[in-house]
Amino acid sequence: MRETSPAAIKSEPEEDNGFYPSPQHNKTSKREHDDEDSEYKPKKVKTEQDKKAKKRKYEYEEDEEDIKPKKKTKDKKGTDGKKGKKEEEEKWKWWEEERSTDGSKWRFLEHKGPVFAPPYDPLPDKIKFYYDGKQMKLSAPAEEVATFFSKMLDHEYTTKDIFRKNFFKDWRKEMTSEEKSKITDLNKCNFSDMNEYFKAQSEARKQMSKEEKQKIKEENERILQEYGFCIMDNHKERIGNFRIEPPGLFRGRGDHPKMGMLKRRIRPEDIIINCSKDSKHPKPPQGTKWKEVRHDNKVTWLASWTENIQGSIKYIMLNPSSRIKGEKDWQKYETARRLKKCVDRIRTQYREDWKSKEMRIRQRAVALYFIDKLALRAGNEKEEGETADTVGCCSLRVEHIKLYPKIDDQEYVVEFDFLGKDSIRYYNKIPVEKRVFKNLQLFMENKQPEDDLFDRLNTSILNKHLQELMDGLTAKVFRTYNASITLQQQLKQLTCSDENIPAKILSYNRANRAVAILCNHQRAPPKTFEKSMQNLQTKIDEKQNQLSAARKQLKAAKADHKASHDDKSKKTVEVKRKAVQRIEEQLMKLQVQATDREENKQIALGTSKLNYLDPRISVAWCKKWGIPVEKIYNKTQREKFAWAIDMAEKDYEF
DNA sequence: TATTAGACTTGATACAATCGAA
DNA sequence: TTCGATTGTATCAAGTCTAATA
Repeated sequence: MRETSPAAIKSEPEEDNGFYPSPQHNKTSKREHDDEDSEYKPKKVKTEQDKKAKKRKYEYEEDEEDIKPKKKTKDKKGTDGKKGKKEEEEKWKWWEEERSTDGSKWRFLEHKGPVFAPPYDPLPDKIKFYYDGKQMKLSAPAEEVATFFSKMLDHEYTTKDIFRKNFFKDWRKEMTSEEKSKITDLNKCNFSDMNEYFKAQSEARKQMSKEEKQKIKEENERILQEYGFCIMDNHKERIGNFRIEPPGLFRGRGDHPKMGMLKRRIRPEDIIINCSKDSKHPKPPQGTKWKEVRHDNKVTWLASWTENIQGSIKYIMLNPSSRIKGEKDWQKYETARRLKKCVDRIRTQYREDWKSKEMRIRQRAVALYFIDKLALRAGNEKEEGETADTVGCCSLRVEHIKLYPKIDDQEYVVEFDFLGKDSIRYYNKIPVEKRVFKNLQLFMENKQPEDDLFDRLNTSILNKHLQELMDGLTAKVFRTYNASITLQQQLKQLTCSDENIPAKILSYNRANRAVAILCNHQRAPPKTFEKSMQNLQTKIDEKQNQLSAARKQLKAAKADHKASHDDKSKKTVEVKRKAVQRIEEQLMKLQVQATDREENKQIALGTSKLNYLDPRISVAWCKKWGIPVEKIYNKTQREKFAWAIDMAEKDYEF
């Protein structure tokens, strides 16, 4: 788990350096391309790309190849590269087909059900548990839960009061009455023998021979082949999470009141299976039954169960490369593109609404301004005491913002400081328009710090309003829209045509980073960060020394040539000059790398790349500059974005 | 209309696999 | 070939939003 660092991530006002989508910056969007046709219609696709696609419409016929898993591509150094490539080419292009119009998600669904966690394997007798200094043999159920705790001994979790309290309470439920009467104080429990045993086990796993490792790998592959795929409407599709979550201790993030509780083992009796009636139903393990087998094609999941910590439902669903996920993803970006067309209107409107006579409308308008300008999340209400205390826009409280009429040469500054999703801190100090500022003062009047800032607003009211402004518009569309438009703008701004590929990729990363900062996607600085920076610096220093040495040599060679004027010395000068040039380039590359890494210290690029950036923007950029798409997307990402890679041309505009 | 269950996306992180320098 | 660093993948928690229910 990560601690929310006190270090301000977004403390500098100059972070508002132009790429924040403020209303002013986007005044131009109206006159940009008019692509009425490229709009995504939920029922029928009609993008330009698609029209093209339609022309070469691919008539799909069921064929063995198609329901074969993409197995060969999994093999690392292609035992059969050619075949892998061939299969790649033959991959089903679902985006060239019509979508269903009746709200059903599939017509046929067949799968083998989930893979269960292995049963508990009791500890060898020589591994002891001690209570109050005395050795004690635990019953199997109590021992299993004890192992969960013992495995986490090195983790900060086990030092936290709530974690320990919750764990102990749930552990006691698993004990026999005899154990229960004996074990009454967690502080008297000694799990260290168990802890060392598990450490040794994991060490041994690392030390396994190649053959043993290979064997495990093959077994995993076999399970993947058997359970990792389903057949949905004639196509073999990869399942995302076909393994049931094993039992363990709940690791809530932030100050979670339920951390340490026992996540119980899921049995077949807990599982609801979803598949089509006319499919081969998955068989429950010997001697067990499913909770239910249903045939609901209005949903996408293959299996579900209710988890015991929050009582929420968990699902087994398909991989992001699947048709069902891809269509939805595509649709998401098309909705964001529709927002692009009317965002000016919406902005004008909410600015008008800041002046409304009605408090609820003013609150709605200010909240929407934050969602738009700062890419805040909607902020649903949460049940108190059930989860960590985190907020989003609509659930902001008075204590989360501070108002400064004037600070550091800026007027009307709002300082945000709150914990958002996953208890990640959002800190930002930003000047706003006078009207927003005055409204905020008004909203805060006569309120306690723990009162809601927007007391007349919630996500449902906000989204209802947004729905009226544009079909399909919700708060999160703004995040998608602003992320994607920022990427597009930044790429335009940062890419220099005369730069080489690494420099262009740095530009791409910087554009990506601008989005990650906007969306506040943080990461804990890698444990090895300082060290790896140091290593890099050492390399840079060395390179610099090399460079000055090379320059000296060049100078000497020049002097030599000046004196002798012969061919040999001329050649030497050339050689030395080239050497200097090469070293300069290497140095620059290292420096670029250092910059990139430093800038990325606490920024995570992955989330925005995967969830917020219209992949067609990136693909178009690659095509425009002749950059292999592999430099931007790894294999998994290419599978997820296959639709975009196939359809986006270099002139694609978000 | 308000509440809650349900379905699905988004998110950080732990761990495994791979890479590249020594 | 080994080992530490880097990258990729799996995991599962925590959001958003919709639809069902009271």
